[in-house]
Amino acid sequence: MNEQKPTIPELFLSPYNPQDHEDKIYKLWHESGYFNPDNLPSERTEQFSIVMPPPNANGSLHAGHALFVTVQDIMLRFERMRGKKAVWFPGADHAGFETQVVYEKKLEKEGRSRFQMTREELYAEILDFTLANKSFMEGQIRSLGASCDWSRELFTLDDKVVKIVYDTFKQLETDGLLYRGARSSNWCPKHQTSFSNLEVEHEERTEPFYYFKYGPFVIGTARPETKFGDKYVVMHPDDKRYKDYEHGQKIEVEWINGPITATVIKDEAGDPEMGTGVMTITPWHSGIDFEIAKRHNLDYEQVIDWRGKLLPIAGEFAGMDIRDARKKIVEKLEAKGLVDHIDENYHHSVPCCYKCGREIEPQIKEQWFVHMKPLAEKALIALDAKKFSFVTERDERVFRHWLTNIDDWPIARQIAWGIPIPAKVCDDCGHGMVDLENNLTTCTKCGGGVHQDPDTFDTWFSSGQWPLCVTDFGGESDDFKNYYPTSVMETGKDIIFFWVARMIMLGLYRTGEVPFKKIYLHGMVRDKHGKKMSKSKGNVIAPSEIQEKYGTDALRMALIVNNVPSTDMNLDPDKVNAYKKFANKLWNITRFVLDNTTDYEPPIEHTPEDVAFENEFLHPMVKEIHEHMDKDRFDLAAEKIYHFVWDHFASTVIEESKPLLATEGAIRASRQRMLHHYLVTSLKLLHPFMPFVTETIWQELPEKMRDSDILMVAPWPFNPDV
RNA sequence: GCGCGAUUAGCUCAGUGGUAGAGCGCUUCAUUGACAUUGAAGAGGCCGGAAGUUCGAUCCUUCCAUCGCGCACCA
Repeated sequence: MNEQKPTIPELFLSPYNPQDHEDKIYKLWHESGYFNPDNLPSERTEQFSIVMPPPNANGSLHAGHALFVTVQDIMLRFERMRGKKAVWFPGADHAGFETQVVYEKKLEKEGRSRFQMTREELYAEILDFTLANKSFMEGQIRSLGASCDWSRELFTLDDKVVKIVYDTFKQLETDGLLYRGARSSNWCPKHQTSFSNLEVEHEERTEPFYYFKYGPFVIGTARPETKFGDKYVVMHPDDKRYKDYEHGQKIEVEWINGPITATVIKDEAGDPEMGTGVMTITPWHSGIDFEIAKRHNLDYEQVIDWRGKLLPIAGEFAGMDIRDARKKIVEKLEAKGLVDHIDENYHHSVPCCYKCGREIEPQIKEQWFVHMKPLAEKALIALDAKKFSFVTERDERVFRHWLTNIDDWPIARQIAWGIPIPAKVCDDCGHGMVDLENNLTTCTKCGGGVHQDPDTFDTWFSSGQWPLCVTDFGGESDDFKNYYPTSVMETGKDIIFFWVARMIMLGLYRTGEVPFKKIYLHGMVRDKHGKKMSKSKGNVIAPSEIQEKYGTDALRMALIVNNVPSTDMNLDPDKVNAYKKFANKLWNITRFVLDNTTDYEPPIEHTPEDVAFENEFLHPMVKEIHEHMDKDRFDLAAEKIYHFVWDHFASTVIEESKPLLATEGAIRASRQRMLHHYLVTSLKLLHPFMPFVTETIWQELPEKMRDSDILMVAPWPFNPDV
């Protein structure tokens, strides 16, 4: 018969298979209640809080999501193990314009269009779509191991959010920081909405530049299709070539559709170096022209409609799409002998919609703006006073530059999917009035009738107040008191202006405090050759597929090692595979340790040799790893741990232990204790990075080895204060 | 136009004022051994170019080249 000898858990006899354990382990964590800081031991007093950037609930998670979940989860798990009262606030974003675009594409595939629906119908459909995606997406976040507190989850359309956003809107009006005015706005003829400057991309193009005869002048333009209404000719007051012309002088000009009377305007915006130094202006379709027109109180008229078609002012060209019109107009001018010459190699940048690439058409539009200068100045003062800081100083410079040159922010979007703007607009004078109670019936300025503003907020206006919302600012819980300002804001550097800057300014505005103390920005995840992932290139790496093939821990390690803060990184499946092997290595280390310590009974004294060994190698390595963690260099910490486990623990400690374990007595027992110590230390150090495999192993360890039932809340193996 | 970053092994990228590192790939060998999701050994780099600071530079300074990115209402 077989001898009855203690044995190791059977699961270590086969390789580590992530699929068998991940769901169960997440459930264990979740049911432990420790995601919620209220359930952590009450002696924990120091707080650590992070607001999760709420993912857009309009699709599945991409590699960038996996990266931020990983980085933030590492921070949370590290701080939680260090003994802090750690909380991570999860959420989901309705993502106004982004989601509406996704939904419109879906409609298009079904042969439908948003323009055939009422706003209410569209809103209701997108809401269903978004909520379905939201729960799908939350499942994916869980699968990545996110140790966030789901009991505190918030959606950007929840009442709590809307209330805070509306209060801010009202307060901005009260403080004179909000205005409604006619200004040049970035209009996308396809999406039928205006944008802030941030949503406009500038595309470098080489196009013809046309010189037309305009009375006695030659004017240059890249956009002949806008020129129908041009009746002002502008030049610099000091341009000697035109000293014989006086400001206000009328001249007769034969133009596209016949003779017109033009007026000479002397304005410093006229650049003598540019072209002939003379230009005509189209205030309705050019921001700079609009400024000139305002300075001189000039007339202006819309030439291109909201869909990008020419209006009746264009005469025979009326109704023509501007993309077709340019060539035809030049042909006509040519026929009339009004083309002076054409420069075919004009290099310039053209504003385009960041989403569809269609040329942005500047249009004069009445809308809401937030006066940003005062808000930006306060943010800069807070930065100077070190109320918050960037992990990478390069981002701080970029941030400063943008805030210093900030424009007013158009916060309205002409789309259905979003938080409605609680305001009335006067039918007569166009005056805008914030109306939270929804009871204004007459204009507060002229007494005229009013109508509801049909627009919705720029999604960044509400998400700019997100830290206030998740911490329940003005609410009944203690979260705001306990967790605001939060410890760290971790997000992509691509939204430093869209989101980070706005959160700082609006958080500071509402509460007097910047919503986070530290800003850690990560770069973009690219494919293994450094190319941007895109559906059209077919190089998109879906986290869920990688997780299935290599395990979540392996994906997390691959996303972290060599990933320098604020720098783009490449994701190579081969690299993920390397960390899959690593998880298995750890698995087999455990098998070896358990196999060789079944008879080990602590407590036992280390031999002097083993004490010396740990002092020489183990302790300095742990310290070094800790210091990388403490400085937010998780990339370096992860790599160190990898080598600690593989090269030091496995290749050195275990190999050298083999002969010692073959002996009897104190030497063997001391080595057994050392193996336990190394294994426990490795699991703890590695847990923030590879939470699933480490917790799976932890749960199988004999009680005598563990100082906590759950590794997630086990004490971190290094304390700098001791 | 203004600003920023990069240039290190075949590929993708870390890193350091003092004989150069990782992953993958490659070569050779080993293997009833905790682990073939393995082990051992190895090949492979004037650390973009030029000048400077220094006892010493891949690292600091300046210039140049190439690539990439951000910001920007120039007709």
